[in-house]
Amino acid sequence: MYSLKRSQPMSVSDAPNSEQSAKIHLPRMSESEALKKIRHTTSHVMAMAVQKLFPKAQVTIGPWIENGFYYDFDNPEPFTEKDLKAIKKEMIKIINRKLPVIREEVSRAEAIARIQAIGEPYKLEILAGLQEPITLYHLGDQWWDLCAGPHVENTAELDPKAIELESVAGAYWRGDETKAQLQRIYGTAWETPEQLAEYKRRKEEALKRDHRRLGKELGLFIFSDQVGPGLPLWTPKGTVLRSTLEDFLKQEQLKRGYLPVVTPHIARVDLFKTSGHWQKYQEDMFPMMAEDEKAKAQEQGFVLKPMNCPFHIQIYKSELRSYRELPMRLAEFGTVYRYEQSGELGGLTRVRGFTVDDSHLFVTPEQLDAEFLNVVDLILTVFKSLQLKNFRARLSFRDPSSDKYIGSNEAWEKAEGAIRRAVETLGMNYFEGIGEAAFYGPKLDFIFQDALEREWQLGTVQVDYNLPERFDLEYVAEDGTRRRPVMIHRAPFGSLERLVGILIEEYAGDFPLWLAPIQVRLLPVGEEQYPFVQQVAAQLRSLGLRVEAATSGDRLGKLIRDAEKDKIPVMAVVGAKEVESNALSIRTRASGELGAIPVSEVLERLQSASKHYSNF
RNA sequence: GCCGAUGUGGCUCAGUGGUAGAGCACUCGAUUCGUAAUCGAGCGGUCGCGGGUUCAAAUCCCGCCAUCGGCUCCA
Repeated sequence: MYSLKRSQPMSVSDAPNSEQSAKIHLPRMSESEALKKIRHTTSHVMAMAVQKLFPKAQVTIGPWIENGFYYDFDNPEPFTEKDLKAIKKEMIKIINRKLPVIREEVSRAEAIARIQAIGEPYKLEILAGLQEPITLYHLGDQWWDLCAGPHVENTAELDPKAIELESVAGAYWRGDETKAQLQRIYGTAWETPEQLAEYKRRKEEALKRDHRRLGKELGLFIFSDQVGPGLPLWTPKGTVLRSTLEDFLKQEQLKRGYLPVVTPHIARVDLFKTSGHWQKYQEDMFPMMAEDEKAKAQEQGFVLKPMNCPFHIQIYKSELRSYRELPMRLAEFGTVYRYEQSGELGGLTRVRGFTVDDSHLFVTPEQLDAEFLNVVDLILTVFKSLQLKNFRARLSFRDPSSDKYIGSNEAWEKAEGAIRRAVETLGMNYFEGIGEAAFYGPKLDFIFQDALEREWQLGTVQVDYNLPERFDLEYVAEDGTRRRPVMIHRAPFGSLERLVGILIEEYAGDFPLWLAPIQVRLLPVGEEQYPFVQQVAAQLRSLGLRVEAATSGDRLGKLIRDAEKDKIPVMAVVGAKEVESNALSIRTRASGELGAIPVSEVLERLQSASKHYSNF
């Protein structure tokens, strides 16, 4: 902020409000045609520079993205960070040559001939997927690529000071891990150097919100190499946060007729053979534990559960069920284990052991639509209480060309139809994700972004006709016949771990009072106030509030600084005056100093804020 | 799993072939203090792990592990 203001001399048109003048509008791709042109052309300039410095490099694709652009190359050697510097230098040279960007329309045959002349096989593949007219974009007479455009008219329109090459990464050709691995260079480009500076500033801000960093700073969870990758350990503070979330949802579920259950973490392989996990989900599961070689050979071992559904199904199946019992909503905070590939793990958003706020609803076909809507209502209520607003709803359907699913077409169509009806009844905005379904059924997923704008699925509702079939589930209908229930799998949080990760970033560590691991810290001015502070702390604690007394002997300034850094929502300063008047001088993180307030009033306000998910 | 980068006290980081450092945290002592850091002393590291090169390795080489940015895959 500071450096930005300094680099931006005040002008007459600047708002007098300093905060206003420090803010620079960063255009989004959707609103700026100019950015698209800049990024397209910049990526071409980069590709030209790369091919100049690395003559063996082949060009593949290079689109603009939300914050910049990338280009994928096939090069015998991976690029290093040092290479990026050289490439940037070469790009500046190209830009300074003021090359005109020329659009040319060619026939398919002509395009093939030109590509063959320069020996770029990837371009031939790209060309095969293009519709006529085929357009080429030239940088002067130096370099060209297949491209739909648009572009700026001359490289001189690019500002080298508004361009940055950011990172290199491996990427598969056509996004297919069985195909060649290419070298991707990510870059960013803006209209002005000020926009680039603002982009960098926001990236740094985002880094400060990163839940991995805040989780460490606030002491919420840890990872231990000795325990293993992707297996978080929850500290006392983090556990308070987690259980507060659990309690909140349990309350909500109790109101809605959910029935709590508890099931084990492991089960026989056979259970997962019946469910289909062993056939369709095995590579996501930890290897089977077998008692001996014979058991191993016969696949008679136990496995850690990757999902809770087969267990809940067993409880449903344990008795003959009547239609009068349905919908039956079995709920459990069930911890599951999935063998995620090592490179995919990260913080709390992608782990190998996590707790799903899981429930399986067994319903009659007639009840399905209404019950589905009830679930969506619960999920939206939960998000609202957590103040989570920025999410997208995705209809996650199967990819009909894939064989990774179980069940009949008919079952799938019925399930997908039910989900579609629900979102249309609710008038929700949504998009479709083909190939995003679970192996047993389609889903309605709620997708959130983390601080670094990566997308994560949290809440989910799934309609399932397949597992009831595979486990031969039944209920006795009104007419005495045996019928098959439909299952709804649902998890509003998705997983406690991922939810906490997203919440930390959403709040930047500043949890609302009801979620804060420590809600109040009492700050005595001197040692004379220790007895009073201890007594008030005990009083608050007895009311279920989470409170700490800062009796380290440090001076008030230091205590306040520490409390601010720990992001404690309510600080209560106690000196001689407060002891005398039985009051607390309240300072909140949100609003600063509020002055002296009688202890009894503070108690009331804390309890009320806690109960109503609001601030002090 | 794949490509690249990184790994030094609890935390943040300096140290690039020759005796392991700083700040914060922690412990002790002094200070008794009113809204974002009181002063001083002390404790603390087989430099991720294993192997190699060298008279000598945190530093160079090889392998492994973990983390980070991507890719692929997902709650």
